[in-house]
Amino acid sequence: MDPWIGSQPSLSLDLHVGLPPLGRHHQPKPKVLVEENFLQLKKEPEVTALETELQRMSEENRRLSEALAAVAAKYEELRSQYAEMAVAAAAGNNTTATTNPSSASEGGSASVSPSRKRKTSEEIISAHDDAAPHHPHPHPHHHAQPAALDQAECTSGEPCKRIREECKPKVSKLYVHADPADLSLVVKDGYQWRKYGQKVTKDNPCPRAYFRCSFAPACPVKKKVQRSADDCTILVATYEGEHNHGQPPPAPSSQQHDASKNSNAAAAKPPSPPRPVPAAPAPVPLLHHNQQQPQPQQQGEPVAAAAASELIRRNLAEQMAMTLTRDPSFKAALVTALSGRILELSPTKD
DNA sequence: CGTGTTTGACCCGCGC
DNA sequence: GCGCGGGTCAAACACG
Repeated sequence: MDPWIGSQPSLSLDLHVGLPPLGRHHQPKPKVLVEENFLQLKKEPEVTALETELQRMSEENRRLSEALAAVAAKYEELRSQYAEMAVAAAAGNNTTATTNPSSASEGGSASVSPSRKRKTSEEIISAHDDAAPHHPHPHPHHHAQPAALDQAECTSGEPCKRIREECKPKVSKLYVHADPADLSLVVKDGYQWRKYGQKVTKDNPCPRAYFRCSFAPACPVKKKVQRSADDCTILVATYEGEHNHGQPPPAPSSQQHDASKNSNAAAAKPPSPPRPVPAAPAPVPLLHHNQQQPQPQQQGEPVAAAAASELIRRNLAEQMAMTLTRDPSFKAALVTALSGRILELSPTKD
């Protein structure tokens, strides 16, 4: 901070932003408070101008405070809304589970039938016969799932292929530097993943691991992790879809340790039932190459999907604002900026 | 015993 | 139609 600032009498007008003076008490000069009688005694034009400026800044300060309060309130409101949405989504999925248990674990993300594996042709036929009357809408409350749409469209005779292309989930890639000695395919991104498969692909000798988000039961997000064919120290994580929940709170280090000890490809287990609201900023991907494809997210409810996306963005922004307002150093910086602005605009500056 | 990982088998889309 | 290859399933297994 500019030492000159602290020595300026004009700055003695406390802005009352809730921060102790930053080392101003060390100043040898005594504080000169601007008082009413002082202003009355020296009603010079510059004093008047200063007074006006002070009032303006005070007003601005008040507005900023109000804005911050509004942001905080909005954040809380959205947080509760988000919690409700998560609960509703979980409830919707649970009701599905009662009618079609095996599809619950799928999260609606994949299958045409509850049990794809070892499905006989008879089962296929019966499944098709049963499909319409039994589960006309596998996920009534949830954002429409691509697979559900596929199924619906396929049974109605539409070309599944095109729909599937249109309903492709958002895909993004994350490159993470990893220890080559560490054979695990763990990418710590703040979410909890459950590995459901591993495969050696043709173009890469390193196996590819398949993960599903295990934080929320109905979360459609999938992740593929594979070492780069060129550089084995680089882990390439490919994310498909969008989380329908907030980021889980960062797990305690002991948990992380246990999990990684438990399995080389395991993500941390949730210490408690999942909370839908992010309690703290989660780790942010290092290199995130978003290749979001221009696709209507879910054709059933495009508006709702867009709104959800917008909600996520707003939530993020407000979370940032909240974090900033809670940060004393940010307040200090704000005070500094405001003070500097006052002095800049002050005509008495000499 | 519950939960998560491993891994071989299966499904299915795509190119020929 | 056939084969290939990526993606997924689910039984077996491991671990706390």
